[in-house]
Amino acid sequence: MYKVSDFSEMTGLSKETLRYYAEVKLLEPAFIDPNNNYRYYDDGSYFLAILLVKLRRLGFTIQEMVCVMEDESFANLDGLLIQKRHKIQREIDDLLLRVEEIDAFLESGKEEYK
Amino acid sequence: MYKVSDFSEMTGLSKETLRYYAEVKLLEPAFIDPNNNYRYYDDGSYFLAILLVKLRRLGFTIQEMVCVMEDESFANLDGLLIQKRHKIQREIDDLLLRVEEIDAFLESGKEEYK
DNA sequence: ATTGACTCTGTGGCGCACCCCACAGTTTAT
DNA sequence: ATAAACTGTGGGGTGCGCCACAGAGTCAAT
Repeated sequence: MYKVSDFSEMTGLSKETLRYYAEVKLLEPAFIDPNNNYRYYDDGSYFLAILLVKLRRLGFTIQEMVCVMEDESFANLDGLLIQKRHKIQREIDDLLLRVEEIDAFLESGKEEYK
Repeated sequence: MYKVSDFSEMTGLSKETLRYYAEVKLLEPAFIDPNNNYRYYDDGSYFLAILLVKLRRLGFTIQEMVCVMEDESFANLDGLLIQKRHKIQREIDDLLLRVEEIDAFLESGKEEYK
């Protein structure tokens, strides 16, 4: 059982972030001492925290990570990763379209001086 | 001279957005009646508003649009468009990297079951 | 027992790009 | 003249992903 500041150091997630993650039901402490409300994390929490850190690096939003965590067995982790991949692909397509629109705008600007 | 609701309809920018744009010095009314503080826009404002709407569609942030408006002659509009184009290109590259990382993660996941 | 380090809760704030609302004053149409 | 429609101002709220802080309680070490 680790207390917040230890766990914060182990995972690289700040104490505030851990509090926030608990609040949004993303990663709840393994145990909360009813006497003082101290929050304790365990090795299972550690495993989950590491996964969250990875997903965060991959650009997952909190909500998307919540979806991952809701599936406790992670049986569908691959599916969610692929879903995210599609989302990113769509974002890329949007951005490519914008580039085209900017190019069109630049072209139309040139026309004005003909 | 148009008052806000007319101008709002002409441009497609909501009254609140117009107020906001005035606040952030993006598009200030052509004239403000000192008696009642009513804000009036003119045809010059209209030209600018249309440009802003276009830039917004191209994904320009408020700050980027402010940069555009600061250059009153728009002599450097092309330059700013190209700059934005580069920014978007960088965003695309970031997203492509993420896709790769997700793929790598999916691959590493498969390894576990070998 | 005292000190210092830790922890809790609650709150407020950031930056973005607005939206929405109440209240009061103004203008416009009838 | 009166009512409807408009306008201004100030404030609050949204969603995201946290950070920061005050004040109070608690724990660990000496």
